[in-house]
Amino acid sequence: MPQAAARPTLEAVAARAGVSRATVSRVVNGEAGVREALAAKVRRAVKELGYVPNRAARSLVTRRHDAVAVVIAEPETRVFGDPFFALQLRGISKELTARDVQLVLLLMEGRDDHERVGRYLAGGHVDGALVFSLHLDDPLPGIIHGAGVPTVFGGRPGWADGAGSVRYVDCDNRGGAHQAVRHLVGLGRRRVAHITGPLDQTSAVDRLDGYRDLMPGADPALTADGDFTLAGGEQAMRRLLDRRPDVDAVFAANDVSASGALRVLRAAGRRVPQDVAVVGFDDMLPVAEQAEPPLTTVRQEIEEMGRLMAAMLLHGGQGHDPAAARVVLPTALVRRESA
Amino acid sequence: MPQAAARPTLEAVAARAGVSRATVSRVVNGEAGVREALAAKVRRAVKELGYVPNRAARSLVTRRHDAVAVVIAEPETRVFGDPFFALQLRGISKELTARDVQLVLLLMEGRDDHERVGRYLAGGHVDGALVFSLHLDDPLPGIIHGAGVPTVFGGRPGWADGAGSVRYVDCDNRGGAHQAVRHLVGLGRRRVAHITGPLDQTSAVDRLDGYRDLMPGADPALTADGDFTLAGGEQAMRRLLDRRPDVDAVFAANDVSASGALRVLRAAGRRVPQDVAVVGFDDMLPVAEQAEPPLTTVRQEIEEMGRLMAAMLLHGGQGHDPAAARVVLPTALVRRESA
DNA sequence: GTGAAAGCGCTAACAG
DNA sequence: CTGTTAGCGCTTTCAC
Repeated sequence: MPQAAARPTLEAVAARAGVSRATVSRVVNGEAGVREALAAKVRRAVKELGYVPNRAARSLVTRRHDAVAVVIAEPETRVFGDPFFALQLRGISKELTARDVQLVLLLMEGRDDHERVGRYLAGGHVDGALVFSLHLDDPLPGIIHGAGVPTVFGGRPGWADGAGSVRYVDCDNRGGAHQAVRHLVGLGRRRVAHITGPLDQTSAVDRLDGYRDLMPGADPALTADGDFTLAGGEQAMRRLLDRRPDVDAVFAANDVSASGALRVLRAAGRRVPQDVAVVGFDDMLPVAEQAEPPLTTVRQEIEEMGRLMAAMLLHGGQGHDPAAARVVLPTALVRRESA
Repeated sequence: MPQAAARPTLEAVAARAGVSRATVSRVVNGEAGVREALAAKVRRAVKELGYVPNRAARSLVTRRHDAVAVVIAEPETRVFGDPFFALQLRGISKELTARDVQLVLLLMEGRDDHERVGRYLAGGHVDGALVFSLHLDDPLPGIIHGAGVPTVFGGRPGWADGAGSVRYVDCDNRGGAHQAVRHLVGLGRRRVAHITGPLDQTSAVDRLDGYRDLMPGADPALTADGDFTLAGGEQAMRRLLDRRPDVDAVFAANDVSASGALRVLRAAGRRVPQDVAVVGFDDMLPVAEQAEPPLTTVRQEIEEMGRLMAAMLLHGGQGHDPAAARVVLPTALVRRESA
């Protein structure tokens, strides 16, 4: 691979400005306590020479990297199914950019990748890691913990139920489910079904719990397993229609599976919302707005969650066992036409 | 931000193995010419200490970073609309991972970001850049060129028509369009319409050109502008039906806009493919397979394109003006039910 | 073959 | 306030 061209060093700037390297360093790093006259000279020299600090040299001495890893488990259905991660990445990117921190993307596909990612994180190449909603049996958290890398999770990890020092950002999945079901019930619906997400993820479990909170005596046949995908939503809806043809409302665990449900309902000749009201979750615009009919859904601030994750990582505790911190963002019902 | 914990150095490994730092370095970097006995000792010490080389220190002397930037223009409609970039990222990630090179993700949103990204690339923090399909007036190529960073583009840049040293990976957009239109004509369709992509991108222009190649005398009213989005596809289809109610086939510039067309056709009571045959482009699985009916489309190997981009960057020429190289991958028609 | 020594470019005490 | 001085951990001649 090509080498970088020779570039001006601190030394060169110092020579040009007629000051010492230390002074240049101070100016470049915005430290106070340099006489304005000198600082101006330095800034001019920097500009004239097109000086850019060498990150490697800086890291070597500061032992920081101004880089964080974003770890995404690729098998994650959502990565290719809806823009969820793209949005979260945008939030993360904004925050990191604002602080001049690099985003190192680590995509995982299989078990071998866990080891590789673990090694990378343990290698001390980044200052921290942002890790997305793992499934319950994922070995990564253990590896990360062992590596001692400051980490913030996206979505509550399954093992974080008790106390502990886990940091994560999540939305109020359970409360959001309440909003959805309450809305449907408020519409006069009595046979409210639920299409779940993959139940090895806490977000799906929490939404299911929220549904059950408000429908305590509901027929179990009104709950059908989905997996956050369109196909999963379709299958679940078919099962639902099969088992309870009298269903008059559906709360789907995300917008994509709600879209699947809409399709099956349409094919079955049920009118939405007249015959069956449907509520989704996420407010994934390209999905919810383009659904037929447009989806009433529970909005979560995905981009904001990403931004918060990054902010928490950069701002938060130092060392191996940072103070625990959880942020749970509120959700909001967005009414469109499906319910 | 937290600092990395103290970690074993080359020096420590050398001491443990009873050799010099130079020898350890040679073993770690796989250089030949170290007696096997010593090498074994070193490897053991490395393992026992859990030694991982310090990239910053290495970069400082080698002037390489083992990192490449992936630049994605965020306003790019596709980023959130379909999994196009996610797929390409996966291909890139696979290749980079295999070579132990980091993926630094740079998301751009506005004009200010151009400057920031340009500065970053010019800063010599990465060994190269992978840049995605820019629009015609994008200032980034100029900035990149000025920065002298080895770069491979995803999708032919608009200004690369002539000769030059531009490197890019693309699919045969024009040939793919031929496949699509030829198929429709082969089905006996005579009033074949085209829904374009955004015409400030070469992929969209090339597909339009391909359409025109095979429909030289086509009524201009059979061509409607789209923008690769679902909404754009819907609007275009409505215009088409309005202007030419007798249309009997549609070639849409991508699967997402084809889905939009399908929706409008369905709403208009046209049967697909009996009344109107529809062909898309991309073979974006979650879109094409889930369309109603499933889309016949022109497949391009998106993930492979990503992999190739990375391979080309890592393998290719060195220095500011690497040998020009373009790779254009073939496309293939995938028949489903829409045509 | 292997080791000794010289930096890569920068920051961080410590003097002055 | 500013300059001097030591390294950070690694690769890379150059001797041995």
